[in-house]
Amino acid sequence: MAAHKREQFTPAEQQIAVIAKALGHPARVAILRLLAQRQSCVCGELVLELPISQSTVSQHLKELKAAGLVQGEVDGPRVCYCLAPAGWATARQLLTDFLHDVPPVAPGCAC
Amino acid sequence: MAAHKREQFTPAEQQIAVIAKALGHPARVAILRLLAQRQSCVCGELVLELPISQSTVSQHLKELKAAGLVQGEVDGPRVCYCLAPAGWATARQLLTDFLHDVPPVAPGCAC
DNA sequence: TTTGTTTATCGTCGATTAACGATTGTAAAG
DNA sequence: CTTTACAATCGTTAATCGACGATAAACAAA
Repeated sequence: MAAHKREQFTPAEQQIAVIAKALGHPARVAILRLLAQRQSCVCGELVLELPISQSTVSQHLKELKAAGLVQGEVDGPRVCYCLAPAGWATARQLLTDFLHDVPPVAPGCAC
Repeated sequence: MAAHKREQFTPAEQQIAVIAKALGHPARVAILRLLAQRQSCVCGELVLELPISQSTVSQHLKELKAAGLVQGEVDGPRVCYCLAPAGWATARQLLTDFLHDVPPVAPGCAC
């Protein structure tokens, strides 16, 4: 028992949660920034820029790919990663909408 | 060993990761939306709106509070929660900046 | 075909998360 | 001073995460 209850929330809530979870580790935030800076990146280059091992980088890339934020193309023995245009656009939109739904609060709340 | 290496990333990356992690569960996304809709909310009301138990809601609120996104004020036997003005503003800014740093990509990437 | 380079996957381990019911704590009301 | 609400914490369980080294897989080059 005590299984997860994610299914019982709205699709939007779930999607945002999936995206946010993908951003929920500094390494993945860093990877996305690197990919944006360079437009694309071979996995090995990322490993050089990050303070974690090759296998761990690969894991994080896998998670980002699973969330649809990143895609990889095989290029000979290496793999070239870049932001997934559609997935990242969707993610941006969902986050933007959420920030719109939950606007800044005037100091001093109602309670 | 094999401890977490979060410390080895930049402060900005870590902060974004903390915020994103707090948003990384649909229940917490839902809670923030509810708080924004109603400006404030007693814990019990949230429990009624959400498909999870009281103790679980309390746990999620604790995490949101730990991330600085929410604050609770004791009001008699109940507790009134609302968005934490400063913390939520900071979070919004960090996310906005990040979205600015990682802009949408034109379809068809470099690789 | 063998070698070297690069990336993915496997297996493992400890830590953390998500969930619940049960219990405790706190404060108003009687 | 009890009782009654309400919320937080405790204790537990299963699942997931984060990390690593080791191994496998893919492919270019020799």
